[in-house]
Amino acid sequence: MARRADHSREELGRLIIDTAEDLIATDGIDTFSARSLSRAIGYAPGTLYHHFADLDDIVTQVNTRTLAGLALAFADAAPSDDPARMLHNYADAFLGYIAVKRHLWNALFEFRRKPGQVVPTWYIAAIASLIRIVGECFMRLRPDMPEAAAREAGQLLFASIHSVVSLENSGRLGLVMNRDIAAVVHQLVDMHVLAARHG
Amino acid sequence: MARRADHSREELGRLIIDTAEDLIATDGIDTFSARSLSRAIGYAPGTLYHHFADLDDIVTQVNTRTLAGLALAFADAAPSDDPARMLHNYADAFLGYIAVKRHLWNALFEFRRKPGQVVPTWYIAAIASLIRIVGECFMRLRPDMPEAAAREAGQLLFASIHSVVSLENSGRLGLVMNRDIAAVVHQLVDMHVLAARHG
DNA sequence: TCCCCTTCTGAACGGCGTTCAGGTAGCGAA
DNA sequence: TTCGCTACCTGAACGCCGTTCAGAAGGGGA
Repeated sequence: MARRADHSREELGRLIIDTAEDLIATDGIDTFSARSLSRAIGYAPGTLYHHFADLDDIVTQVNTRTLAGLALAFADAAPSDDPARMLHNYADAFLGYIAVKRHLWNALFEFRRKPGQVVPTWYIAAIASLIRIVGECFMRLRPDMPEAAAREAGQLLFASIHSVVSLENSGRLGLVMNRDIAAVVHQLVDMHVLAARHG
Repeated sequence: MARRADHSREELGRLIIDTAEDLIATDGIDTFSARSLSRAIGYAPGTLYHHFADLDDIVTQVNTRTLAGLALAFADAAPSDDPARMLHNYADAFLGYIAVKRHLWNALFEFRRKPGQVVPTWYIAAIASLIRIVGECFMRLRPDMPEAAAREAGQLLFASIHSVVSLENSGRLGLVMNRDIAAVVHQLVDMHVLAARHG
């Protein structure tokens, strides 16, 4: 076979990412492969490489959507005038999002880039904008605090929560503790709020 | 070829683990494979499977040593009567250990077990004993605190630090913040101490 | 109608973890 | 010393993986 009329170039590109997202969301990143993806879209494996540089490229596109989705979840978080309360609301938004998109969230951080591969800058920017939202809560919490310190507090809380959730998602939190992940996350929020108030 | 006189059964078993540890420590877990290991010891790939169930088994043996080494590093940590100070000393011991054994430490948590594989109980026990040491600092910090709460505080600190260090080791802490890992770890210790004091 | 260019195929390459039939070296017995 | 026997080791093979690329063929413009 050769050129097909099934899909336009753009359609096929979108189909590839859509299907990749589906496969990862359903079965996780471990069983995801170029062959399984090409089988799912009904094209030969080689076709993928006419539309994307490599599998890494495809997973990165999927990850972009996952990040964008989390930004939406943050935007939809229950509003509150109390910055501490707001941090808990963001935590809930985060927990809710990864509960639904567990495998996609794992793909974001577990997928191994081949060494030397650089992370796209907009990728970092997307994460940074999430962290900025968290940092703003600390600024409201302690208006006297230098902006840089508030930003760092946001980063630290984000990193702490993300890390613990990663541990949980990969089934390894049980190696360290036997507790509900939501309780742990909210305890971390309380702790970081307390530290900001007394810092 | 067939049975060789090069090594006794025990020697060969030890040679396999020794060499595996060497390879992982030097090049990391990503390039580690049954074929690279068998090449390094000068035996055929199949030989590995006469001594260990599978690669997972071999990596688990290496991980055991890594955990035991960390326990030794903890035992060698600078002593202090001040439990908060002591937590910082443990943090330094931890940071020092993983600085030297970065790849081995990564192997501990990044190696993917095939699904359904259970973690050996002594493996969990080794981690638990490390956490107990941390928990004891919290008991000294707040003798009035229920023992369970102190234990949980130890778990939470351990999980937080471990997680952030994992992020750093996999080169992804930079996605979240641009700070020295040691500074972050000590800040986390301070924060958990503060929370324990005010909790 | 014809031809060219774009697109797609699928075999092939070198890797992976793992299995297992076959062969041989070492050892105990005669 | 010689002869099995057995424990051990080999290496080809299986079915995966990501990726490449020569070749085939459909779509669109002339």
